[in-house]
Amino acid sequence: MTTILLIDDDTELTGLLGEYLEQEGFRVAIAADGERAFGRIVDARADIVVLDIMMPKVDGLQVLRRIRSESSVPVLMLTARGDEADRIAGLDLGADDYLAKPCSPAELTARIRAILRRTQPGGEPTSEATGVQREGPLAIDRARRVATWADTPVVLTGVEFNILDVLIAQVGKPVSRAELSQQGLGRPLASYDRAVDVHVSSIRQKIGTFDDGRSPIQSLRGIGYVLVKE
Amino acid sequence: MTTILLIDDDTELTGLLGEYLEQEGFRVAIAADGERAFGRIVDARADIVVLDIMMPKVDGLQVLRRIRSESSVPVLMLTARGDEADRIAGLDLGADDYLAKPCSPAELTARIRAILRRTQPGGEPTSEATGVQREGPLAIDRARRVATWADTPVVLTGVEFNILDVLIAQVGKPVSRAELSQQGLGRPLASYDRAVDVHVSSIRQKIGTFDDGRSPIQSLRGIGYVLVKE
DNA sequence: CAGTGGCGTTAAGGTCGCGTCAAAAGGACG
DNA sequence: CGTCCTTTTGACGCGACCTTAACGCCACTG
Repeated sequence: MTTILLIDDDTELTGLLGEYLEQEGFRVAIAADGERAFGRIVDARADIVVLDIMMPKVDGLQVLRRIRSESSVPVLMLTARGDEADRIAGLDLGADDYLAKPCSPAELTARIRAILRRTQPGGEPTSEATGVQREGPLAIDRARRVATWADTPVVLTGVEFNILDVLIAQVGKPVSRAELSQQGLGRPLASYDRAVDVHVSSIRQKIGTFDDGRSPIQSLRGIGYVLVKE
Repeated sequence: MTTILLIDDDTELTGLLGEYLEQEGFRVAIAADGERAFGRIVDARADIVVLDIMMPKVDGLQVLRRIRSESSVPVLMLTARGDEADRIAGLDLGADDYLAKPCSPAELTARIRAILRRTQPGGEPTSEATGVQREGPLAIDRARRVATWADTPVVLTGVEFNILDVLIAQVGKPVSRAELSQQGLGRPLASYDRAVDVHVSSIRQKIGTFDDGRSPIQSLRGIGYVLVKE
């Protein structure tokens, strides 16, 4: 049985999340502060840690640093809206993925499963799995926040990189505007909100196109966007 | 096989670190206090020593002094964050590098490998290799706390040197203001705190620029700063 | 085939991160 | 107590970035 350790001082949230995760078939342990967390990792034999970076009293990054200095357990960070500095700092410290708060429980479980798929079978060093991802001519380096097209660097803004990151993390799968807005801009999608479209547009212009002139980012009417391989 | 000697009285930490380092392909020996350390250096034939300066019962600097009086084995110190006095004292006593605690195992191994690269091939006396790092026209000497640009000396203040040191230790990787403040100024970053910016600004003015006029220290909006190679 | 609504794209406006200068606040030393 | 050096704080301005608005196109619908 897979065990998840939730570290967050919002006990209401962890309670509900924990319930949901248990319904999904996980075993759940909870730590309400950083201090208690370290013991729990060991004695709960956690297979994965979900860590809230924004805690009022303790610095989540410090907790992460200490976890990493003592264990190689996979870590999924919950970060505040668009807090880029925290994200890269976290990934740099060896976190495996991040998710912008607030997020749906369904999405959280999806990410958890994705990390477990990556980390459990191969036993590959976790930092390897997160750092760079290449899909055809397109590649991103999450630690450096740099994208390249056919090995030439592409200069993206913060939001643009976030959106491309979400798309590339789910190659071939359609991603809704709502999720792109939440993960990329850090806020839920409002009605008549065209911000995502505009950002996708500028990403398209900055990265290249395939030989036939098509963009790797395709739009699905009424659905969202997909990153296609070729 | 390369052997690492860990000197630290936190046995839990050394145990986990040791495990990690063994996975990384090193042979690991552990000494829980200063006394036991000296014997171990000899009989474990340590190729490098990782020494915690901040030990509750013994003075790490004393241990370092005694190590240096008997051996020229490379030493990597673990120091408290921002503890400039200890760093300088340690480097003066002949330590090869330092790392602020707490640190990730990944970073520790990276530093260890860096030191081994410097010290092993040439067989040069360690004092020669001590704490100097060169990146393009820029070089720093951690023992003397001096920086040079194109081999001409650059006069930096204490904080300025710390910041440049942190940046140069992670060339090509973005470093957040929060980390620069913590490592360079010894305090967490407060809101509306512009100190880091000002220091970076004066570092930029003191060191030179590349041929195209760009500074080796580039800022990433919303992220932090990077030291680029060219 | 006209209508509607989703989407691409450009341009304009406002916000805010950051560079930099200047003055204030510490601190070491005589 | 005064001087010099380092560090921090305040302030100003620029420019990058995000958003909003507007226009036009195209797919789907009745």
